[in-house]
Amino acid sequence: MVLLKKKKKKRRMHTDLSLETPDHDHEDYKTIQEGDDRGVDDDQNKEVDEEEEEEKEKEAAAEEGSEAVLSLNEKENQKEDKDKISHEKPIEDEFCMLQAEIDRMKEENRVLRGVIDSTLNDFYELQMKFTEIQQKDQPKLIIRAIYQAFLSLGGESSNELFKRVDKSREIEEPLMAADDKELSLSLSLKTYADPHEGEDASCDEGKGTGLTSWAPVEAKLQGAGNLTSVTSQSINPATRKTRVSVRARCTGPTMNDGCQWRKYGQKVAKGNPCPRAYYRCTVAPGCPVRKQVVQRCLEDMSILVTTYEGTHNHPLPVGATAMASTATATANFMLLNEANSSSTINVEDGIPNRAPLSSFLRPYLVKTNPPLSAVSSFTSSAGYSSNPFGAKFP
DNA sequence: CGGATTTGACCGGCGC
DNA sequence: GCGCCGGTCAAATCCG
Repeated sequence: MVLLKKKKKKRRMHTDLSLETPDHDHEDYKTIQEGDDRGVDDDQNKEVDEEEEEEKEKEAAAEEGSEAVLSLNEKENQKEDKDKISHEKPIEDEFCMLQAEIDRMKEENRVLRGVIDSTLNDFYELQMKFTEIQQKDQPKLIIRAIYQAFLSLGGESSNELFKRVDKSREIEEPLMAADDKELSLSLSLKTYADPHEGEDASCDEGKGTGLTSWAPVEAKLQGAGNLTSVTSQSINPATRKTRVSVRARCTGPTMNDGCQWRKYGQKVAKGNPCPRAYYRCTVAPGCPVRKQVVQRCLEDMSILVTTYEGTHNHPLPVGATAMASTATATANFMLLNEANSSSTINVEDGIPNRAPLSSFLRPYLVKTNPPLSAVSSFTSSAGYSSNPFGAKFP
């Protein structure tokens, strides 16, 4: 019995160390185990329970005789050795488990990379298919692209948009009545005016291109602090290039539209002390798109007028903002209407048929906050002809 | 060192 | 034909 008690004490000492609690005698330990520290560690509690059971067993065995006590002592010794091994083993096991986990993760990573690669391939294939479909069904998709782009900029609900489009259509109806067949742009340019665009015309279109003079409708809006202009022009159907002018408030020298541009020239235009910068699209080699940035308008030094020319021969980068998409879509829209002036645009989901581009955009042009404030479109006679629907919408 | 930017020169269109 | 002007080119320069 004395031997047993000694052993008990020893084992409890071990448990105490593992608990990192100060040494205490048997009685103290017992009170702690039964009291406050009951939930400290399940394993330790189990161990204590086992000990209690063993104690009972041992007491019962002690009654049977000293031989039994001796054999029990042997068992105890064996068990102690096992315990020592079991305390070292978890570290090794844990290490092995971690290594296995790392291996498993590596494998998983490899599989995921494969999935990403195949997904990217699928994406590019779909993008190409989308382009093909888009070329077949251009009007619908352009309207949708513009609509989506402006939704993202204006944050207006689709229902509101459709209502606004309907309203603007009502306003424009009398104007359109003159030539109902002639779709949108040539009419809209007469409808929506921007007095500043005439000045921009000296920048944007050069002399003698015959920009229409603008009604003061938008001037009021500008007076209210909103920059708006929707302009378009159609001259000489033989050779055309699309020009989309975007007027925006921007604090920097240029606005980031998501595309890569390389500056290839700068000129001081007559009548505007602010220099005009010329940029080429460098996203894809041989991309015909150029943009001119009139760095500041005289009226408002924070205004940046960017004129996009031509259409991209490559998909727009993923990072391309709605600005670039909209500009391209507008350019495509212009070209399409030039090519097919009596075409009817049927757009699903409530967007009315034959909605002029300007009327379509107008709600947003009035409403939108910077950076995008205006989109102007031109189709004018010029040197190169570009694939009108070459641009892809993201 | 390579790519981007700057800047003066050059070219073509247009008006006088 | 000349001059003006917008647009482009290309060598020089800058910059990361």
